[in-house]
Amino acid sequence: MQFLKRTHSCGELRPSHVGERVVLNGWVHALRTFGGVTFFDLRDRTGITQILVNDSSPDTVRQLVRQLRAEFVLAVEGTVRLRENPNPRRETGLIEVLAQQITILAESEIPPFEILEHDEKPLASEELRLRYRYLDLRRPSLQRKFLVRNTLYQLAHRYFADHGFIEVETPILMKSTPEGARDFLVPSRLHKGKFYALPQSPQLYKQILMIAGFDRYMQIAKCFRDEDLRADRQPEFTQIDVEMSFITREDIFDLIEGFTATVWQEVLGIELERPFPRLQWREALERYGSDKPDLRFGLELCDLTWLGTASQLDAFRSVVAEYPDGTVAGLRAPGCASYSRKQFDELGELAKKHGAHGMAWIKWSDGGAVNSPIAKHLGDGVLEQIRSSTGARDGDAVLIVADRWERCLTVLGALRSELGRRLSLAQSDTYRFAWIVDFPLLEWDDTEQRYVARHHPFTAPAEEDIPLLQSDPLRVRAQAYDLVCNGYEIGGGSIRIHRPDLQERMLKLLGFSSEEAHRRFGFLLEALRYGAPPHGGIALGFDRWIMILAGTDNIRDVIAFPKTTSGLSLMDGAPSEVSPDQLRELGLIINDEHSS
RNA sequence: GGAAUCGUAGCUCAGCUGGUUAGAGCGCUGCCCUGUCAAGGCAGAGGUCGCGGGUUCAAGUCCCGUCGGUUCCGCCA
Repeated sequence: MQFLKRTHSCGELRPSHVGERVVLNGWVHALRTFGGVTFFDLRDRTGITQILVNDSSPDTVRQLVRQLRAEFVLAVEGTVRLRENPNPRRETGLIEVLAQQITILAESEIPPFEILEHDEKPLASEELRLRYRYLDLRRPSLQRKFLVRNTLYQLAHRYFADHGFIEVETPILMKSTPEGARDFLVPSRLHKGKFYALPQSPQLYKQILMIAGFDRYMQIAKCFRDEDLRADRQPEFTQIDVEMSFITREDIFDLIEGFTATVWQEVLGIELERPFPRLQWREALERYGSDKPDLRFGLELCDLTWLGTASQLDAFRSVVAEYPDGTVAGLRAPGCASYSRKQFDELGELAKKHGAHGMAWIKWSDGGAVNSPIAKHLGDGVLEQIRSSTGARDGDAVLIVADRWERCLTVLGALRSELGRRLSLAQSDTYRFAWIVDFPLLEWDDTEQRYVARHHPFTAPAEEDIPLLQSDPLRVRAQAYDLVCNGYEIGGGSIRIHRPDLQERMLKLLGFSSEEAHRRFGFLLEALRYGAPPHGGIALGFDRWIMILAGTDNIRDVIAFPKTTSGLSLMDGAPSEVSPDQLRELGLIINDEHSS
């Protein structure tokens, strides 16, 4: 198709272009007609320029402009001039283009929802916007997020290349090694009854690349996990995958802090303080009730386990008496003495949702009077002690939870996050990073009746804790670390096991028989026997980085074609049924009891 | 696997303890209008109240089921 090609984009014309003859290509954004004069806005990804049609425009143009509708694609030729009434809200607001010629390159049906310049009205439902994703993606606010995404791609390639990293692609079709998340499976046509798996992460391949001597590997890798979705979780997602040889944890921290600082400087113009603070996992839980704490506000938890003996309240006494790790802890809720019974009930419901049996509360009104459903079981002295321990003042409330150690703290952590939201304690343009270190290597799985790796089975135990692998496995710390920012886990990694004997021992501890371990991870165990360098790495959650950098709490805003929370792609209809022929070729039969 | 919540015009929503012909703003269509930029004025069109079943003299409204959106718990090495 022959058409008038643009000389400029829709975002670049300024008063310095006045008098120039220009051609713009773009979409009709909005039309305003006044009989004799018509304005319309032409939009492309760089911006919006106002086009003017008046009585000095040719008759053909004045006829044609009557047919224009929203989202038509045009070529407009005209002369740049200063506006009589500038629009300070727009970068091109000082100028307009007086149309001399307009060509309709494509018409558009009336769109099912408006494409808004500043999201100035309530957006159409996300369901509708996902169905017409190509229209939603025309919104400038969404396009900006993808520009941030593009910047992060470029910075990642450049930074890691500058630091001697080699990019290697690892397979998308790999062997299924489920240990943790469910695999997405792909049936093999050439080997009926056998399946490839999509990678949950390139973990094993990048370790093998270290054994192969690549030394420093990096990949912007697509990963897949067949688990339920969340506001910040999609079944396919992207991570910056990094692995290094002959290094310690400190080398990785230094490298990643440097990368983070570069990104924050380039994208947001913010200088980050380094080094990032470090929090032991245990400390993070005890102070913030979370292994990914939002450090933009304080509101630290307070241990009140002494209430297990000092109070008459059975809920406290029994937890401490029954469990060796029974814990009572409290959280000051500043200014919440004004909360009603109903508001405390809501917080109590939240606590229950996170597995607590209940939540107690005490409030001190401005005169200092105590109000609490449990006051009569505590006595004045105990109340005063709670108040001084938690630092509650007149006008504050204190929330108290009693349970086993981790449960107690994570419930209070959820309450802390909720208070942070309700009281607007976290500033949106502030970024607080930390490394969470010294995770436990293992945890006990009650349903499977065995130890499972908290990180993954290839994570090295802390050297000094190796003797505990026999005697007290749950106390073994892992050489694992997470990078957290503003309540999100945005990276995680570890120093890996590079000795085959230790790796075999680890798998045995996790309950794998020798045969089972070799059937599943044999290729890694074998490779480890041929000279594996000490190595470790990290994976950065690319999509979550964009969320934080672009200021959204919805991961679908930063993925071009995302799935709904039930895993559907509303635009193209995936997943879909396939033809009987396709199934036959693969040797698959659908069991109708489980379909539909 | 579980919980909460939503589904009414093209869009965003209102619609009370079940009761006449289901409303508003925006958008859309037509007309008017020479400086708007969320333009303005006048007129008009537009509804299987997600779908299926039930209760009732009567259901957008109550009940059951189902599909879909969102959020959360479990899950996410």
